[in-house]
Amino acid sequence: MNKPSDALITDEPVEMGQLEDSFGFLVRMTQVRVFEAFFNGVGHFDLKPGEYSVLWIISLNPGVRQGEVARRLSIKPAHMTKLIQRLEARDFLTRQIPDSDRRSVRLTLTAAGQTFVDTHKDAYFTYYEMENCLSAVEMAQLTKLLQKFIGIEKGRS
Amino acid sequence: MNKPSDALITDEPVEMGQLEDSFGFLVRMTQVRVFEAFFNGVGHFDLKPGEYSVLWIISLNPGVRQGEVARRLSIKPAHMTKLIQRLEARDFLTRQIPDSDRRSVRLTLTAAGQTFVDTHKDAYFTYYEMENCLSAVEMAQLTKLLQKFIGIEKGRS
DNA sequence: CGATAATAGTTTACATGGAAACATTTTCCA
DNA sequence: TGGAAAATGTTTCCATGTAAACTATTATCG
Repeated sequence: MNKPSDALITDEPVEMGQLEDSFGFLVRMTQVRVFEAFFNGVGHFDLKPGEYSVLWIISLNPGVRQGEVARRLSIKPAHMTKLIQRLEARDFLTRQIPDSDRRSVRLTLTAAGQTFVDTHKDAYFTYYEMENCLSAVEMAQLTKLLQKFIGIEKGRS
Repeated sequence: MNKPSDALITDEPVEMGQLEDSFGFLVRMTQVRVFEAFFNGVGHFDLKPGEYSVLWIISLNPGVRQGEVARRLSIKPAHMTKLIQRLEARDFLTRQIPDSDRRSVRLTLTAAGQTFVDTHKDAYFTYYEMENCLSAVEMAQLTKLLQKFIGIEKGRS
């Protein structure tokens, strides 16, 4: 039915120059690949990785402040508001305004939310274990370097 | 004027669990950091990295087809159209429809476009050389691993 | 040849995400 | 105290980017 070789082989090679050494470019391309892998894997679930990660954080930190979640995930407050509204509309979490500080919002998973987190844990944590050009050792190296780059220190060997 | 320590220190630590080992999460966080570094560096220029990379590719491949540029940069066709329209409106490039295939669009830089590429080359290629937690050797390792991940093979040792 | 399929790019209609301004509440001091 | 400043979310508006449908052109092959 399809002849991908014909479609993918480019008659006109494109010179990229030192763009191929640009860290910013490489990170963006990596992001694209990971995103594609997601849609080929758990994409049929209706929560995107960012939304799942919010549920994940709340699951580990019941009653956490909304702003704290946003800060740790580098999600902007304005975006976080909409995201939380969606998750609340799906009955995955509840918002509670504590008397101790009535500006803030504290988040807790509903039973349905916790069930979703538990049920799809493997899917959301392994979709990036796609076929790629790296060995398991190299992936571990890469993961460790990225952790260090963004300032996560993992003491383990 | 500012007391960043007060603002940044979090009274409520947030547990991330194995999210810190998730490759997808790490890539996204890295992307955010690189983006921040861009805005603290060349952000005052009015072309974003993606737009500059388009000019860069055209500079290295005069007369390249628009779709080829899009494919190599993983930019979707619909987005590419708007992007090219903006760059054309700024008089950075010209679109030409060849008689050999009047469906396609071939792109060439104007003198102003070439000047922009030349003038800001260092800025756009080094903004990610920001202060981070990695040594030069580690950055080189990371770069090489990312290249391999996305399928760029650089033969050099 | 000529109908059908494939290709290239554009348009439209929408989803995503962010900046700035805002409302509310709390903190900080003078 | 009480008024200014800061903190927390939300709202509004806008920029970015995508999918699907569409136009125009070229290729396919019966």
